[in-house]
Amino acid sequence: MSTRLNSGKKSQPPRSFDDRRDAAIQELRRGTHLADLLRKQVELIPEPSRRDAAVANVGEISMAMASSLNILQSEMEHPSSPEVGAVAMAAPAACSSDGGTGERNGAVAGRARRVRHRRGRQGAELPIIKEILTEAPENDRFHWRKYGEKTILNAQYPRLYYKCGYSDDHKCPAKKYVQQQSNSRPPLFMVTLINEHTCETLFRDEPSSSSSSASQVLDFAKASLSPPVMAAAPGLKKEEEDDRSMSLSMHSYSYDEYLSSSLPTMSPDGDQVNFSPGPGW
DNA sequence: CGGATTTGACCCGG
DNA sequence: CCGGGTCAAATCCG
Repeated sequence: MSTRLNSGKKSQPPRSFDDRRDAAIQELRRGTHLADLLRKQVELIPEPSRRDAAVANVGEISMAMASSLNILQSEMEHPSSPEVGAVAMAAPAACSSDGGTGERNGAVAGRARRVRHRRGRQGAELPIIKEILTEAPENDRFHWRKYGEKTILNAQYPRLYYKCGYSDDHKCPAKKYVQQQSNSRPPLFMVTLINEHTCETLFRDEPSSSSSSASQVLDFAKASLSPPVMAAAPGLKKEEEDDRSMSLSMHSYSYDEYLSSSLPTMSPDGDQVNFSPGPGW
């Protein structure tokens, strides 16, 4: 397969660090995509043993690319923030109630202007707690409520915004952003936790020997999201579709960290994965 | 019927 | 002006 960028525009290599990093990210994205295509091809191999081995290798490649992407991207977001453990105390000032109007459903039109400024701005401390790459973004024992979703420039999957389910009751400022990184077989998600939970909802099951109390099993079921938004790579064409004759024949991945309970459901003919934090608790 | 999700508008910093 | 983050009415789904 020809792997050319044939982007006939600029021929000179990028110079600044940022340009180079962006270029590297683009290449990694391309590689991720290609790896996925390769995976699909490889899965057509008839002999089970050969196929499985090949699929495993492709999976490794995808993982490596996702990790590299993660590193580069997180470095880009905070180039020089050594520590993220600092819990910046940001007074959640302003919970003003604004007269939102809002309309929906296409029929109605003409939304009244919302009241101006809300969002306070107290500079300094950035309250990012941590970023992790995981396959199971929903399994963290907290009750999250989704409040938004945005397509991110140059990202093929939208970013999902969640806040603590008790943020209203207890003023808990915890939030988290979840973004799928790749459509590799075990899809990887970049989870960014922001602010510490101040609510008393953390039920960590202590590492006692026998697990008597099963962890709260979250339920997932549902799949309805917009298809991945291919917005990036100039050299990439919207090439879609994956085959619909594979997958769902595997289900056991060994991920030790991040308590595991169940994997996000995968839609049969899309690489978009959806998950939902369990209700109640 | 009520809580969670959806989704486009709004806000704001760069 | 653009892009990322948030709001909230409408909708969904138990």
